Amino acid sequence: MTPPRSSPQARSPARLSRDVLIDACIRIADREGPEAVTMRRLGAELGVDATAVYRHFRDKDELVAATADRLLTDAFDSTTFTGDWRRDIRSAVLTVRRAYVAHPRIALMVLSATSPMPNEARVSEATLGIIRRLGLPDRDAVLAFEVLEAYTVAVSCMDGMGSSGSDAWRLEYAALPPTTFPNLTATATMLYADPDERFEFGLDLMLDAIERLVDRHADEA
Amino acid sequence: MTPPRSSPQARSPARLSRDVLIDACIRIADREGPEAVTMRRLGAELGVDATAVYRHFRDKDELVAATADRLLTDAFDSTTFTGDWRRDIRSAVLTVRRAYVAHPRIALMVLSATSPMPNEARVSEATLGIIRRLGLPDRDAVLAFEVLEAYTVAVSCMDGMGSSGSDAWRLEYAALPPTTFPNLTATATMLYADPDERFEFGLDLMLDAIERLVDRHADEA
DNA sequence: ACCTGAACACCGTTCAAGT
DNA sequence: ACCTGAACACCGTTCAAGT
Repeated sequence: MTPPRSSPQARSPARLSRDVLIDACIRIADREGPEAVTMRRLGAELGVDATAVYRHFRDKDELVAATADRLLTDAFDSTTFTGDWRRDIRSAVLTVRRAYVAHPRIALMVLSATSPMPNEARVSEATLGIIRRLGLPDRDAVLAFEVLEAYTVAVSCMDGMGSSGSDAWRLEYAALPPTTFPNLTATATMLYADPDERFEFGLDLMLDAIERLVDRHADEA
Repeated sequence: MTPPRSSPQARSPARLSRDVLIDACIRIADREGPEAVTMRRLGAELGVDATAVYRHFRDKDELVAATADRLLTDAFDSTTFTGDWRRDIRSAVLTVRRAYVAHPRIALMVLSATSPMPNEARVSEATLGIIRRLGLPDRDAVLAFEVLEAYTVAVSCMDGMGSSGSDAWRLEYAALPPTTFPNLTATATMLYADPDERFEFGLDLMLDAIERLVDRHADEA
């Protein structure tokens, strides 16, 4: 209620800033879900009018994009590289995945962002570098990088959003008529068991195939 | 304005139905983008009050889910199977991809649907069947099926939604400082060139790896 | 049985006005 | 320089009332 006593002039030296708003976004999304992140809700959280946000961000899209980029920094700063390409790609990809699964709705908005966010470039630079050092032709290296990026971002967003492939789905598939759906009913008990296991299975499929590509390329030279 | 002259009693024998509403959804989304699909817009399109939709669908989610399922029917009914597992999976996957890329926002809503839609089960049954017939242990077959499904749905939605990886991105990556971003700047001209090529590259990586899995399993037996 | 229309409780965003 | 507050043009959804 009362201003901090060190500051004589006004009641709040700098109530709002981009970082304060981004923090509030993450806090609200964590507590009440991403659809609760509303200009009015954001204002209430910070004891400020909803429209004050527009002093710091052009619109809501810019705010959400900045929030998503912050998630990426936090994730990426906590990864360390060993020099083993396969281990390094795995840990980079899995760290990004964790951030996206935890905040899928926020992550989703990066996809529709008109330009890449600063930390996105850092992560891409690191991953692309690891793959290029394998010695593949640049065209294959770029495609491999792009596909790993797309797989990670897209599937993790989906996993985070979703009821897709939960217990409810398994039950519904189990209840289908076995004569017209023999394969789904036969395997219903093991379907959609663990999104993380599925993700890593697919990741390893692609890494296996990339490794073979590298070997074949080395043999030709 | 005037009723069809064959019908004496009222001015419209059956103005609304689930199918009529689904058709209108697709029509509006195609013409004006998926964010234009609004209850009020839908009512205007059909010369009916916005709230009349609630006579046929519980809420907007149910309407959109039904619309997404219709896209899947149209796509799946146009695929034919040859018996060559790799060709058949490729064509099933690419057909689904085309439907999702064309209507990403609608497709996105299926992901948050609480239960699988009827046609989704048909497509899954067919794809899972093809993979199971390869003779892998069921656990691997199920994971391979799930990963192909997730990759197709998620990446195609993302590609359809977006500016992600367009010309603008390539330009921004090219403009980065080369000393801190040597790999991105070196390959900027070939980055994010063609989403379809990237998708097929990743698909073939996974199919290659699955083929190897099958070979190794056959050798052990 | 099916549709209407007013109403409710929300959105993001603008712009003149305050301090 | 930064924030306020009224206002605008929208949403999805409910429910009593019409036919």
